[in-house]
Amino acid sequence: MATAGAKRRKPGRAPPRAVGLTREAVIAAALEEIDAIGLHGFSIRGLARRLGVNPTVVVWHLGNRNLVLAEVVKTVQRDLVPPRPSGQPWQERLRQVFLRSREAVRRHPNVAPLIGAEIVSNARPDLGLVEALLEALSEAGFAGDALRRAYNATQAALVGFTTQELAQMPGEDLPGWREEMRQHLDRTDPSAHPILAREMPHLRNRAFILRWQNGVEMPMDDSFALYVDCFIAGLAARAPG
Amino acid sequence: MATAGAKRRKPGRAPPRAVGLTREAVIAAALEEIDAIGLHGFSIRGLARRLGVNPTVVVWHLGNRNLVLAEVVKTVQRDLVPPRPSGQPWQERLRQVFLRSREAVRRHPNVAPLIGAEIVSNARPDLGLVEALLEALSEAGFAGDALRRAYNATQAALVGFTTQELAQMPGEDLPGWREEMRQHLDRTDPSAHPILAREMPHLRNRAFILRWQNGVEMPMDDSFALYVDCFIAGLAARAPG
DNA sequence: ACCTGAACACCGTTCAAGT
DNA sequence: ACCTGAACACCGTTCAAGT
Repeated sequence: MATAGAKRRKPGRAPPRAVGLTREAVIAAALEEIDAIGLHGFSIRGLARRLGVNPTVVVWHLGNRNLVLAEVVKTVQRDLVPPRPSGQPWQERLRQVFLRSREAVRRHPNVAPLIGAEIVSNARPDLGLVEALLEALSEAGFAGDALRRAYNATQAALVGFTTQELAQMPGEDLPGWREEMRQHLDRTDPSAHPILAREMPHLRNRAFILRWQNGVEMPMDDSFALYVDCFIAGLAARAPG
Repeated sequence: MATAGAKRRKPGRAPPRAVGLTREAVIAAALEEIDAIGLHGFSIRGLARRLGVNPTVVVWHLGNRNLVLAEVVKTVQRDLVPPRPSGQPWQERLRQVFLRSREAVRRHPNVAPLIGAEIVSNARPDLGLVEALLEALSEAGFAGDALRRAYNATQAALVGFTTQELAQMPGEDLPGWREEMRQHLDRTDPSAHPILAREMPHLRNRAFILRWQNGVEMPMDDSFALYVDCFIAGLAARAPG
């Protein structure tokens, strides 16, 4: 009972269409998918549906799921490469890197956990940012082991705030979770937590641990500015130069 | 063909044993499982195997996978509650909180990503740490919106370093990934990245982005110390008090 | 209250086969 | 080189049924 006009072949086997998919196109689609539905729901099969191909095609082009994510991270981080030195003092150059990094991640907030909490399977990290940090810190007078410490502290600070600001929301029953969180905060016991109870009007949904929206809906710009200022000022006070 | 001595019942249905499992026992086992195999491999079914029960039992006790993880995070964070004020200046008290937080997370490094990059579905966060931070920062002279900014900056700094230090390694082909990373670093182009190339002996596997082991195997104590000092000094310089 | 077991709708990945 | 499709060994969660 073959369909009229159909060539003879094993039943149910469609002819491969020349989709013309490239590695780059798969990566771009993966980033779109993650932007749209988040990291929790991301799957190779879902990505394949978006692309209109068989799931195995994604594996063929990228290898496996982790490697897809690694390429997505690389794409997001490409935006982050700092400008060449501009005659400004190192503190100001460093501050620019902090601001630009946050902006780059904010463009793809769902990727934030991969950048902040995973050594993603990326064997060829972009070293441009590393060099830029080392340059600024060298100018500040750090060298040798002190340069290593300063670099590590800076790198941690660079990623830390934004990772938390854009922390992933619970995947399910978001409205219920939010309502529970709101009620829990409103029931703060002033005898157990006097300062918190007093300051709650300033803090409700605008402070870590005390919020029910993340930085996508409630950005924390002014806190980030203080964070950057504190860190760079502390670094400057410890710089040999 | 029922086994001799077996009571008559539907074939293959074993009698429920009185396992006597409690919610707390399930949570404790979940933490053990994550300590042992990491977050990537953690599953309700695997946890059930460890407990010797049907997977549905875990769901019955905890609700779902996310709620299991939320309870695990709560357990780890319980270790983190700071000591009561001790007459020391606020800078020193804050420093103690930083050190204690890192130690608490280091005891369960595989949980780090949940703490640093997810607003875990926890409707009843422990507010003891929040109050301790607010107390120290109030003593420093911060109030109102300035207190909020200082609290957010501190909270971000508190979690940022350790989350990255303990970032999850790639789940598969670890040896291959490590070898590739080593080779990539050794091939650093001195004309493109002169400072990095020169400083590589100090940085290899001891600096973010340039390492193939995480903080479990290669702790970054001295960098963390600088990070904490910088942040608190910067904060002190901006404190109204 | 606490447990088993079957079932459902998903996964990632491998393998053989097509063009 | 690039694609389809079947198959395998997993998932989380729901539902009915036992004691």
